[in-house]
Amino acid sequence: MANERPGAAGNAARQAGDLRAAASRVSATRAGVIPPPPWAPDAGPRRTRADKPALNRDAIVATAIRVIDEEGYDAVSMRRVAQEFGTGAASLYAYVANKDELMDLIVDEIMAESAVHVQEISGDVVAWQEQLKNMIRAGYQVLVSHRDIAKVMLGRIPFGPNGLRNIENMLKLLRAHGMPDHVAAYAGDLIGQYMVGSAIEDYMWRERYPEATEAEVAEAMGEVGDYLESLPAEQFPNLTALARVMVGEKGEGDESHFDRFELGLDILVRGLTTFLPPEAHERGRD
Amino acid sequence: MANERPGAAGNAARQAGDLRAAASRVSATRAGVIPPPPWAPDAGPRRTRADKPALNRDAIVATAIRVIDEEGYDAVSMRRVAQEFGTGAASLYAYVANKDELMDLIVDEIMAESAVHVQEISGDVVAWQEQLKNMIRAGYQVLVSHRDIAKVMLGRIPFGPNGLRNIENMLKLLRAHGMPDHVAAYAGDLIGQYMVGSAIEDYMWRERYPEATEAEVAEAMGEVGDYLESLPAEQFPNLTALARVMVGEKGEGDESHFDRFELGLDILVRGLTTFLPPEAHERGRD
DNA sequence: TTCGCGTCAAGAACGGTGTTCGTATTGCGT
DNA sequence: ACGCAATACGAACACCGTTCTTGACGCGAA
Repeated sequence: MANERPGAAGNAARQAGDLRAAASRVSATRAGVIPPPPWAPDAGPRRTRADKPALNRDAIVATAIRVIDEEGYDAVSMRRVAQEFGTGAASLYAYVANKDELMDLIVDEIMAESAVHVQEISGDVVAWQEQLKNMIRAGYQVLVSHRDIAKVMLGRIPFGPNGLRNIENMLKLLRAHGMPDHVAAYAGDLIGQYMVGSAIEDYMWRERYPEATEAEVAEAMGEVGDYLESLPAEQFPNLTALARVMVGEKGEGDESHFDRFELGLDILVRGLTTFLPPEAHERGRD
Repeated sequence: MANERPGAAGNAARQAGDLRAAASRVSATRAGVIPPPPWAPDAGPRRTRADKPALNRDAIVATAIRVIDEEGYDAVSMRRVAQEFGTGAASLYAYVANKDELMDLIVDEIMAESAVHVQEISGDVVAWQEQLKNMIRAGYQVLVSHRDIAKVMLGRIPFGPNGLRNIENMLKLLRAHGMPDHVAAYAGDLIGQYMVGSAIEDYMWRERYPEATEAEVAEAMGEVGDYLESLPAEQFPNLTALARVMVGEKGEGDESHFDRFELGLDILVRGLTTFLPPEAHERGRD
């Protein structure tokens, strides 16, 4: 009765952008060498005994992600996930301390999926910028490929094993051209905030019409633009003037919400670049 | 039985930063001239008949905000708000379509509270940057003064009357030095994302120890720093090297989480500045 | 082989949530 | 003073996360 569609996992994930293809699928949730964090003190009653139950941590996490892919974040409940196994919610609590821990596990699985192998870092600042952008793009693509899974990451620092690896890679790249320590340390947070925020905002437009084509999403944004344009111009001169631009209609192209992400990315990376020491800029000029 | 602590409203709000004092309290939720948006089509069954019930829209919104101030976002439920009036949840639905609309109203009330009167814009780019920063600081201060009220704003564009005024002011300031339209139009979103994200992150550290002094919050962050520092250095060379910096310990000062906000603000504003036309920079040099 | 024990599955229940329905009560115009 | 319409709201519905407690099961010891 349970598990009616067997091989549908990772379906939505496959239709992500090309950048995802470049993301190496680093050994999800395998990193026994990293010690567990000291907070959340007693580490919970998780039973590592794995005889051969159909239920286990990884399967539960994978199923939860599949539910998000198919029905969205709000549909994920302990009951809904358990139902996918043909059982009740109580059975999950043998493998997962509570829903919050399940969310942490989901985050780390997503971090595994969006891991990017950071190759040799070139000396050119422009190439460095592009490499940084590609890393952020990859994470963003993974998020939007899993519907509104970004909501899971809200207010959650990805300190799982895979998250730590991603942070390490990000720091390595950021520090490559002499970025000051305090800037590099905070930039990771800022970038994460931007990825999650953008993914959620993207989904917001998309959910207005639940099964919308790209054109219908654009129509929804256009409707908002109409409203903004209709506001009293003497009270809102700038808002009415920029109404069409605000909803992403740039005049020619129409896949606007992606451009929005790219623009924010550019603002962010340019801002970060201003913190590089002057030598870095000159070195790229040789 | 209900309403046990009578005059505790606006308590947390009063201990906000100095910037809040400069924020003018623009006539909350009064803007009949702005037409209602065309989406959310039927506009709901709100009864405008206001004979003299103790219950009304504004009172419900104010009470909901007070509950957030006192017990946090998670405590806000229709029942909890109604209980503050000594009645049941059903009574609220005469004035508010549903919880989502209540949240929209809360957002607009917050937008009223964080409205900044944008004075004459000076010609100096540096002054322009500072003015922009002050505007963002004001909004941020309002958010953190209301506990985790930022969670209400997640995935919610502030298109209420007060929100629109704030956006208009922000656009006016952004465009003052010739910022390209598409950058100005998107910058508002980006800035809002940053304010909300930062406020939530700030509260995340604060809630680890619910009634924490500033020093105890720093201790919690230090604990995380200890963990990051203890990771295997050969696997995480950058993460271990920057562990102490990542949790905000810069070496001298200790009110670090505020510096984190300021740093992100600087990155953002510097990035935006790079989009100004070259004349703007030269003009400031006279 | 049979008994007993320990482990895991899971039904039922507890206290919470947003929302709706239908009834009770109120205030006002006539 | 009466009747009516508009408001107030208790009760109920279908969910939620979590816990308690019972049931089923496999397996080693007697």
